Order: sequence, then C-alpha cells, then structure tokens
Amino acid sequence: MAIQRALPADGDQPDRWEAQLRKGAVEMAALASLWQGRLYGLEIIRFLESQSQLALAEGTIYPILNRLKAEGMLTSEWVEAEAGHPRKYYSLTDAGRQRLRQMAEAWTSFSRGLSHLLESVLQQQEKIQ
Amino acid sequence: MAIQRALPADGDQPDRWEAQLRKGAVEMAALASLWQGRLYGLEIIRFLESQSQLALAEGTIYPILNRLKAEGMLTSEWVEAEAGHPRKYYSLTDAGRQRLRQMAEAWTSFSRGLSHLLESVLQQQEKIQ
DNA sequence: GCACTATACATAGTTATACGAGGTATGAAG
DNA sequence: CTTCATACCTCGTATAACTATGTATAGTGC
Repeated sequence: MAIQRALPADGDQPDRWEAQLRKGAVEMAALASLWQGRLYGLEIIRFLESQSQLALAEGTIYPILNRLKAEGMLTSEWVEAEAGHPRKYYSLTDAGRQRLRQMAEAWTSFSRGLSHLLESVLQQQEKIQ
Repeated sequence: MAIQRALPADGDQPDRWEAQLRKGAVEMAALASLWQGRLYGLEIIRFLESQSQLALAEGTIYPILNRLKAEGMLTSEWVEAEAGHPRKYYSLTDAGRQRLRQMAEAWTSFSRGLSHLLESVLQQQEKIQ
C-alpha cells in the first residue's frame, strides 16, 4: 500500500493524489470497470481490454483487487456458476465510489495538463512527411 | 496454461507503449518540455510545474535526462551564464522528436480510453449530494 | 582570500508497481 | 481417473520515481 504514511487520519494531501495517479491509473481503471455493476476477476480484464485497450495481466489485477478490498473500496462474494466454477464477484462500496470520483477528477486534471503540453507536438502531425 | 499472449496474429509491437506510458508519462513530459526549444534541468522542472501541475523532484528529472541522452533522444551543452554558474541545456534530437510524437499519439489513445471509462463516473457528478 | 550563500547538476539507496510464470481449485468431458 | 477449460492466487523480478544527500561553480560580505 502506499497512500498512507504517518499522516493524520484525514490529512490526505491533494499532492499525493497526483503522484498516485501517475502510477495508479490501473487501480482507477479497476474501480471504474465496476461502476455499472459487479464483475469477476477475469471479466474485469476483458472489460478493460475491450473498453479502453488497457491490457492487464492476471498477476496485475488480483493483487490490486485484494488491496482495494482490504482498503474497503469494494466487496466480494462467491457466486456459483451453472456451468463452470465459482466466481468471485467484486462490487464497489460507497467509499469506493467516492474515491473513484476523486480519482476521476484528479485524472482529468492531470490528463488535461499533459494534453496541453502535447498540443504543439500533435499540431505538427499534419506537417509531418 | 495461462499463456496469455498465444496470439500469433498480433505480431510484436514496436514497444509496449501502453505499459510504458502508465509509468513513463514523466519521460514523455520531459521530452515535451523541450519541444519549443532548449532548457536546462531546473528550468524543465519549473516549466512542467507551471504548464501542467506536474511537480517533479530533481532526483527524478536528472536520471531521466541522462537516460534520454544515452538513448540519443536529446543532446546537452554547457552554457556559461552571465550572472551565475554554467547550465546544461538539453535539446531534442530528431530521434527524440520522432519518439515524442509516437508517445504523444499513444498517450492520446490511452488517455482517451480511460476518459471513456470515466465518462459514466463523471456524468454522475451533477447528481451527487 | 576566506567563509557563506545560492544555484545547478548529480547519484546512491529505498520503495512501490506491474508483470511473468507458475500453482491451486473446481467441474465437465472422454 | 485423466485431461481440459475456467478462474483465482502468489512469489520473484525488473524498473521507475522519489528521498536524501553530495559535489561544483560563482557571487557577496568582511
């Protein structure tokens, strides 16, 4: 985990979010995939791949899901499948929804800043041979 | 089992830009800061901070600059300052410019995918309270 | 001309992240 | 009962970013 250090209970610095975003965009994507309803592990991977070209490995997603669950951002429940094997479905908690909103805002701001930087670069695209 | 990339059709991507971008957005930002002309180390930090709210430490930027120089993405030259001390100015090479364009495109795609994911989340903003 | 300060460049060491490669468990099919 | 397919899980590793610190140069006060 990372987000807490020796910080006081509610002393979350907005500065930390930025730093976290640069790294934890994947964590945000995982939360976002659950926005419209519960999904199970492999389903999250497929969802993100189809919706955002974000290809995550199993070794990436499961640790993240466990971390998020430990932080109270989501819950899980085993569900028996008719044909197959039990699946662990994850759902957002209220805390998870709230955090996702904050991350989404911070991400948007961060992304906008970078896009601004890249404007000149991309404008030149038309001139490129 | 679990051979995730058993796709022969996919071929090999030039690089795993997506994966790199999630981490190396900072590297891209460093290249981007030099698009309009040469800057020296501390100047890059100040530029990024003012232009994109991206706050980088010296310990972050110098290793990146050295790495990029070693890869031929930029050149450096010492310049004597009237009042002060020599500064090491960095400039993009043609290779650096080309790479930055590729990264900018990949970033745009990646960013767009994530924004798409976050659409539903952000749309709910108005309903909150 | 010697400390003191400010600016600028540099790097060693720590931490955290994403991932690859393997392992476990369940049920279905042969 | 062996094999296959799906799904979950975890350890070890490479790498990236950051913290803290060190070095070098030059101007300022005495």
